[in-house]
Amino acid sequence: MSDTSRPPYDPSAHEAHWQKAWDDARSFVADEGDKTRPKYYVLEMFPYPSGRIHMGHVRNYAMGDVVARFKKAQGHNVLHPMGWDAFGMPAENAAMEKNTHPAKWTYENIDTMRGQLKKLGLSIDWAREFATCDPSYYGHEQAMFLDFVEAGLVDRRESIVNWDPVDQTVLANEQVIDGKGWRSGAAVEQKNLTQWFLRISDYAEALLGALDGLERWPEKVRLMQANWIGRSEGLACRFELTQTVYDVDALEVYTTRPDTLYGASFCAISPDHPLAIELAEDNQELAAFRADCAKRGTSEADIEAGEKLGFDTGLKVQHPLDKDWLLPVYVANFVLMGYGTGAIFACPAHDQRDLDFALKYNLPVKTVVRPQDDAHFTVTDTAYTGDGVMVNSPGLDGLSPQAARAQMIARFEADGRGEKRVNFRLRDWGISRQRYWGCPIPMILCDTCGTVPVPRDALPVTLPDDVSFDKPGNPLAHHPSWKHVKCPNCGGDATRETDTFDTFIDSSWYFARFAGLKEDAPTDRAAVDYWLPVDQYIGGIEHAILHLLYARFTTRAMHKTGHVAVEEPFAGLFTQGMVCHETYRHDGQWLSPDEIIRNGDGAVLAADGSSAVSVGAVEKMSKSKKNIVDPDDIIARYGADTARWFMLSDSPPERDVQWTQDGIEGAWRFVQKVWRLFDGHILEEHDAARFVDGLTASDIDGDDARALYRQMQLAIDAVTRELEALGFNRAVARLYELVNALSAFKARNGNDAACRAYALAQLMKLLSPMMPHLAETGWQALGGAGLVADAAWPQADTSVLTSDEVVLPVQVNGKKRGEISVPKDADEAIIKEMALNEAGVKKFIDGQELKKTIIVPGRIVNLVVK
RNA sequence: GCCCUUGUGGCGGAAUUGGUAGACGCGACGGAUUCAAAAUCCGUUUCCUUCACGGGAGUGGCGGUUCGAGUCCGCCCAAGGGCACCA
Repeated sequence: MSDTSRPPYDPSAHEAHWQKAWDDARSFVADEGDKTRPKYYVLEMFPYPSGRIHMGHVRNYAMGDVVARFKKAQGHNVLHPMGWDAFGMPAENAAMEKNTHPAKWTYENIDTMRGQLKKLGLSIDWAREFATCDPSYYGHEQAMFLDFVEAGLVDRRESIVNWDPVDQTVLANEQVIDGKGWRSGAAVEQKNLTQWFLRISDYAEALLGALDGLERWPEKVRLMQANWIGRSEGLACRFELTQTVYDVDALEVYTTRPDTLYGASFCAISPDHPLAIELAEDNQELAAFRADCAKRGTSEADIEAGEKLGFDTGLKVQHPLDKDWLLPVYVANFVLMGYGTGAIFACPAHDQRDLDFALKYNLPVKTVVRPQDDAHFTVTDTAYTGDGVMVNSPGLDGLSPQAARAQMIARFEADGRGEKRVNFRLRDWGISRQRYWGCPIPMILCDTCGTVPVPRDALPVTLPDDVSFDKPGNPLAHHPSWKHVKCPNCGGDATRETDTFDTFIDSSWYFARFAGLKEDAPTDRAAVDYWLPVDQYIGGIEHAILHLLYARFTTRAMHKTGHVAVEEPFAGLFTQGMVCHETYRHDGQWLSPDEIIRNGDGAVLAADGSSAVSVGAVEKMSKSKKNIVDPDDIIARYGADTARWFMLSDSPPERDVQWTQDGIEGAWRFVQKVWRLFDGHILEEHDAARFVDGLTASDIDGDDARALYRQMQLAIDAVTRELEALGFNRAVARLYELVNALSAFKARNGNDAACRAYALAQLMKLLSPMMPHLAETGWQALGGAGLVADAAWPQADTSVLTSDEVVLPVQVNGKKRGEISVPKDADEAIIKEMALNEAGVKKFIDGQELKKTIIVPGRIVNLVVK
């Protein structure tokens, strides 16, 4: 039926048209007043306005859009908003490098990216758009912060940061390269700064416990969060110093292994432990050691993987179980001040870090746990951390380590020398950033009154526009006038807090703001209680811990301060993989995909054809490696539907997908094939058979039509289930099969044509979430009324899903030797009889004794012979 | 260092969760159509063996459980991700 002389489908002629039609019909406007349908809130992690959208965005938003359109078709009242995570360092970097104002740079980027997103044809309610750098957003954030202060959720205290002495700025761990600042190259210092903290650790137990209830979250993310929170149970006890120094008479130690106390070899304190700091005042060598530790980076990876270094303080502590047993006290670089008490006792035999350290400094190694089945076990160069039996431990020998732990804790508690303690790895959330392009912290520092909140009626505290980035340090701090204010309390001279919020705060409540943009309050309670929690949240796995944990905490804080009803913001979470591409190198330079060509035999050459290019690994698309494909170029050439379809096909959504030219061409051919299907149909059918929506099995005549009808029902059933499970790639495969069947179908009579018309109409509905523009074009061409975007999702006719005959594979000793076709509800005796008589099977059982027959109804027959 | 994930044809991947391994797509090869090309359509395509019918092997490796293992268990190997101021 296809007429190849017809012109191909031209997306540019249709896509803008349908985008306007959806706008005009207000198809995607969410209405919290609509109580007739169940609500469904779909949210993709909002983008940082870095300049242009990239393929990762296309993939992320295509997935979310499929969910939104699918749920709408299924009769839900859908909220699908979009906004901008607009504060952050890249805007300040741009300001420094390109001499442009962060606000100007940011809002221009937003305009560009909004235009790009709109071209994708996403079903977004754009009326709810905002940027986190809008004062109308961050002003509410400031108000909520003051609520958090009143609710006791905020602290101000000192903490250590990476400090670049040249740029006068705090550095992220990733900005510290080999101990030097990434921009200035200056040696990074550890510096104590007074900072604001949100007391997330108060919620450690709650955040951990509630993970169990997040059933529609990936197991992996829940596990990562649980490890991050890091709950442990152990013993807190004192190791008395033999002499009092700087008014300190004992070390407070936390250990999860009190069972190994008899294997103690030494004690160690963190370089940042108060005692280490005091001792260093009078000890140049120790001061130098501390300075050296400070240079080695603060990240856990640096500390754990780096060399274990120590400094013997010369101090001694008494073993808590034996006053005569003295242990040396070291300052050690692998002891973290932020975890436990910043002081440990070390048992080298049963902790690898302690063992590395003991071997290096010639400290004793005493085995106190041995494996169950090795009575003569002794630790030499590998710590034994497994289960087993206690040895060399008076009163504990023969016990399991677990029982020994319990007994030791009980012993310490009984005579008041220690206590059981639950400890968390999770630290409080430091939210101060010494930067300009963030939300100002609404606090005033007064010499007389201390820290004083900005009065509510003076909110929002807005950023000054006239700032310069030519001096190192925070522009807010050296602005001539911005920070000078009168203290709201005493009226005296005071200064504003010049730090701004961590941008993770901005993204910790935006989903609540989308529910309703109330002018005079952070949230619209009626709207937010209707829409929250988010039913399906979609974003990158890179946010598995921080963003999601902060958002969970902030939601609890908002719950406590009356801004939301829920405690968990995201009922369903999906983490999608990255978009990758081959990399190309030539003469030591990276080449972009359009700077290379492939010749006939697959060799890769520079675009001028001159010389060979080496093809590197497939990696995440990134500017630095130039392995980028610009979504605008792809949309201009192939249209949004093709780009969306390719991003949804091939790879499972949670895994990385590789962008290839062949892949996008394949998607393009499929778009054309679908177009030819309905174009060919309408050329053939000018009468009533052109558009048929409702059809039942009893309306069908003829085997071909019956087969097509059944295939259609199977496709509806399968695609529905796959979309429900976010199995986009599998839904795509089923749609390929359906389209192949449809294009092979020949209509011989009116009944056939009606069946095809029906199948095509259903196909447009099934395609609509994934390639919405072509689906509208097809729907209209067939003669469907209204927009397919507003049409109801088809229901599969389950009466034809199963067939009366089933094909059963027959195995002999677990190997397939033949198949039999039997009635669906055939008797087992008949199945056995048929299986034994199947020609291929017979060969393998002849002359042998049948030991066992396994029949799994509808699945398989296995004959066991000997 | 610690924690986590993933290994299936030439490639991306599928497999109703213990029941026919390789759906679907890409690529390749052969054919049709065409003056020719593009586009389109039809067929073949895990490997080894056989003229063929057929047979054998096969889901990173080695073991195990089971009538039956890509799927469950143990050990090992490889690649990737996260580790608190990038968003």
